[in-house]
Amino acid sequence: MESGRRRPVTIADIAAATGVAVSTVSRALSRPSRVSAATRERIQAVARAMDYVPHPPARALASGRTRTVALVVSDVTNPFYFGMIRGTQQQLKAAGYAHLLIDTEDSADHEVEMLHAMRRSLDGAILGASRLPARALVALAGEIPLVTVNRNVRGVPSVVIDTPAGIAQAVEHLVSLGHRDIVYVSGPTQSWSNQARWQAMRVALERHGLGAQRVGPFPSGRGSGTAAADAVLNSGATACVAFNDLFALGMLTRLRERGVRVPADLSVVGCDDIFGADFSNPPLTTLAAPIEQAGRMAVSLLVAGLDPRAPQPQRRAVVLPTYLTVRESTGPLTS
Amino acid sequence: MESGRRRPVTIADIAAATGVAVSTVSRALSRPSRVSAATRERIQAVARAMDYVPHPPARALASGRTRTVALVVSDVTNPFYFGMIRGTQQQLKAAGYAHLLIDTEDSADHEVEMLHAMRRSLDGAILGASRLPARALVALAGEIPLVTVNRNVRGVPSVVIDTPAGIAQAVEHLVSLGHRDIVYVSGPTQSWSNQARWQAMRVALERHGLGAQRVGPFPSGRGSGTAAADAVLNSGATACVAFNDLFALGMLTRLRERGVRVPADLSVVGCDDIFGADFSNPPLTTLAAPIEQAGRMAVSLLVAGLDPRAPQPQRRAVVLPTYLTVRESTGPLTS
DNA sequence: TCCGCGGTGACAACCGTTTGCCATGTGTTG
DNA sequence: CAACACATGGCAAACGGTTGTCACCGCGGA
Repeated sequence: MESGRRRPVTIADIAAATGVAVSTVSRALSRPSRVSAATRERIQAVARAMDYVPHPPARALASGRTRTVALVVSDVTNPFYFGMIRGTQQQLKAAGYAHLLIDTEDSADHEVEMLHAMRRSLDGAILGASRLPARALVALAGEIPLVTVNRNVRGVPSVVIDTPAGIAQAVEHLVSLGHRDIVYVSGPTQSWSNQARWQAMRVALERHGLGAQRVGPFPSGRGSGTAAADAVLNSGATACVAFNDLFALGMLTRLRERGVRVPADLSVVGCDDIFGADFSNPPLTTLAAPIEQAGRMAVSLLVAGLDPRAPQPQRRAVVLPTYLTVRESTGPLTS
Repeated sequence: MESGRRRPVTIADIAAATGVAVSTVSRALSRPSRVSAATRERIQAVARAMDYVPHPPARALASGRTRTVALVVSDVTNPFYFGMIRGTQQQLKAAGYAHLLIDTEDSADHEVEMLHAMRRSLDGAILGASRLPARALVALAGEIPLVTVNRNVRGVPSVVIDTPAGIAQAVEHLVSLGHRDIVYVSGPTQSWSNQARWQAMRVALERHGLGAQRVGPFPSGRGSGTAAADAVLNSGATACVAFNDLFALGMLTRLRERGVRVPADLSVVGCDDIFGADFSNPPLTTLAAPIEQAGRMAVSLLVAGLDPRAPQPQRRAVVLPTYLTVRESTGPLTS
């Protein structure tokens, strides 16, 4: 209790107590090989006894490294990011980095501004689904080490989840169930994933001699499901692939309200396999994405690039596969 | 492009360019009232022109304040925290603080260790559902400003969601549907909320002359739902209140597997109203908790206490109400 | 005219670490 | 045994700001 407001112990205190120079203490603590085993032990013992805790800002000021990495997301609320938060958190902790969370509220301007302002206090950042135009992204990468997730721009290391490949499987699945009118429910236009998925959808349908239709774009968020469901219904399609599970889940709710049976009247496929996709009503057929793994990979890529004394030429773009997970929101047409 | 690796501009550069002392620049930027309007404008203009970005670590070293607050959760994966992450994120951003995320992996030891280690780089921390014993919590609060959520310990400011009051409503609801055998599905023993909820359950049932039963404890996580469902079934109860929605959702899945109809054979009530509770099958009756608001309040409490020139004696313990949200997982017994 | 005063800005001392450079001591080699 | 390489530890200069203290300025009042 009486330890209330005592001045925290510094390496100078340890130096005094041990009878060595502060520089030696510093080295004993942060570059142990640079000091003899005996002194090192002694210093570390004293440090422990005095309950020494390093002062990160001072360390950062002197060394230029903050041991902090930011995860930048467009909306913390989106369950898609939950997996990424978890994955990055795990890996960063393991690598001894602190995990800063930045929410850009879906604004590209926020994204650059915040990152620009914080760049001095970060060793790097992971951009989850960046909304930035390519050139801005490259420019930013010049200011601070970056790894993007689900966004591929030349010159910026990235981890992308290969949902497009999965889309082909989904289309295959729907076609084999007898569907011919399949529509894509489009997400925000600036979203790179959205573009990629729509593109994949087009070529997949084409391969079956089918035309590609789409409805939207809709703003991200489950709320969009209502409008999306209505639009799909109006389109006359018998099946749809939604930009993401949030849309799909929202649609399910709306369809139930309107008395539309899923999958008897309409099949729905989502993307990402977020939390909830497995216990919705009906459980959602979706493209399972290894989001958590993507987060971990992104961190690995980033910290690998951060260490100056490391073999640089790593692979700079990782692609993770997706698998179609068939549940109960897809089925043959029965009308 | 060619701005690649140029030395970042410092206040010294600005001072040189403006012809004033660095101290004046510092003041013009961080304590604008301390300098005349004319010089201030001039300095700020130059700073803008030179694209000056303050260096947070240096600032922190000199001032002792880091403008960073940590949110400490026991498991980032738990959807309960999503709301808190969002709430704290919003409010912290608004207050100009950075948001650090710490996952303790359900370990009280991790909790103290990490916080102890990081205390020098934090201005304060928000403890989401701390697992710490009361004395450890108080000790920690002596090291670093703390606000707890869903954990009330004398001397530590807190925000608690009054789920216990809601529990009474839930019991009322179940009793009025004709249930007499109501069981509580217990969460982790160290969880303060769990204790509080079970306690509330006991008094509520007693008021109706009913005995309180419980099953568990179960480790947190949706997976526990399986064992929990089986245990409840074996208990012979016709209704249950689960420690949280994650349990309840897990139970729903298991009950469906076993062919138990909800609510016809068993009524289920959850707590917290997390993401997914509204679209599960059936949608979950639950105690809606204003989690996001709790996060915001916690931040407000914390930053209010951080400002040295502020009216200190704020209210130090906030209680937020819950409301029973009746959906389709509860109903009269029909057998 | 002189004094005191509020407002403004400069000086310089930190804040706690890291790190380049150098002096010393020890062991190895020819 | 000389010469040299290397391991070890010390000195002191950064790193980029903040802030207490003080000197100076021009002003109004006595």
